Amino acid sequence: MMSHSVLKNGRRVRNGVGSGELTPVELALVEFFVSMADLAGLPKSVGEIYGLLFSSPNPLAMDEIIHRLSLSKGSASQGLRFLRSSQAVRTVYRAGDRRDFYEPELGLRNLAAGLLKEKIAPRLAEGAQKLVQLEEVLSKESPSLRKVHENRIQRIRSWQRNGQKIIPFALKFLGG
Amino acid sequence: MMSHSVLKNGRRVRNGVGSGELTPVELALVEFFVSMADLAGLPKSVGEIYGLLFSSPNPLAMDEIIHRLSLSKGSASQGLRFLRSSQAVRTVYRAGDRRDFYEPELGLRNLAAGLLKEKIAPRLAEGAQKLVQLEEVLSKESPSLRKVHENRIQRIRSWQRNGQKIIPFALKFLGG
DNA sequence: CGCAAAGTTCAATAAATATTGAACAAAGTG
DNA sequence: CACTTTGTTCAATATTTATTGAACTTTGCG
Repeated sequence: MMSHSVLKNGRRVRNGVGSGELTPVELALVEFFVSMADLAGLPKSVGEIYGLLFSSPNPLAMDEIIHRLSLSKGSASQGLRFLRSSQAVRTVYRAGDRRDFYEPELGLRNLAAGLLKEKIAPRLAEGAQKLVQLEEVLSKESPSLRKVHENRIQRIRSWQRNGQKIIPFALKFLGG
Repeated sequence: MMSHSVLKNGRRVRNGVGSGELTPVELALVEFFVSMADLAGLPKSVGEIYGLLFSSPNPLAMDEIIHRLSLSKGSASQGLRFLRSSQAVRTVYRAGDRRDFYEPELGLRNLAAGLLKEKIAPRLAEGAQKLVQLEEVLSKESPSLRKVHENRIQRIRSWQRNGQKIIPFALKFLGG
């Protein structure tokens, strides 16, 4: 199953799904998504994988991703798992091939909703939990201090409410 | 200039602006903001500092923050610099005291806008830059591949536009 | 079944990031 | 001005986080 190689511009290049080097366009797209991944606090490898899939006209299998990006099996497996679970990537089946093929989700809405669920929601829940613990110890404070703290905690609650309100609206905005 | 100390519940505690240990409420608030800082990809120390200021009824000076949180001067200075520059914290002047005192910004709007400007905007600019580089190399591709890529880059552009549209709306939502 | 290809897991390691603290600069104060 | 307090900077170090790769599981095929 080895794709035959061809000389082009004095450089060795494989036809079809290529060899361990990225074309300039692929490289630029990978870099773009790496910097976005970084912004979102995701590992570089996740950005690389998504970027490669995004630049590919056809779905890619894990071993192809590993080869083109020089990633380890472990990183590729974990990165793809994350991308799948946050709906940034879809698997595609190919007749007569046991491997899973991957293609990127192009709708910003699904992508954003996936990240929200996968990365953000759990942390917010954790934060809310901390606030509950807080209420419990509040009663042991002096009345004047307690008043200040109740006020400020009220403030946090209001932040949470506003945040909640924005989410569905933002998702609708990103629709289509 | 040393605050006199007092024995209370068998534990040594200072009056006024206290000693190196956090009360349960302070601790819970600090933890809350640490987990939020973590969510936003900010250093723990930044969350700690904001959390302490948030729990304090009166503005605190840097040396007090250092003492209560057992932070180094360096971390405190850098953390406060960041919080100041993203408008999460304000300095307050106190007659007859050369130190700067800090108090937290309680309006979510300023806070969010500050983070946006400080952390997010620069990265987005970097991403946009990468896209420009991309356009330059696009012309060297085969027509069919170029068509695919132009399409997908168009997609990114649309993401960017939708993202832009949301920002002012979200800020208005967080108002007041 | 037995084998091979595909994919996962996780302890060890590498890479990235935050924190420290000592040296420095700035700004009052007497 | 000499001295002290306040705050900054940044190279060294500690901590956290991502990546690797070898051992393992799963799946499909003859």
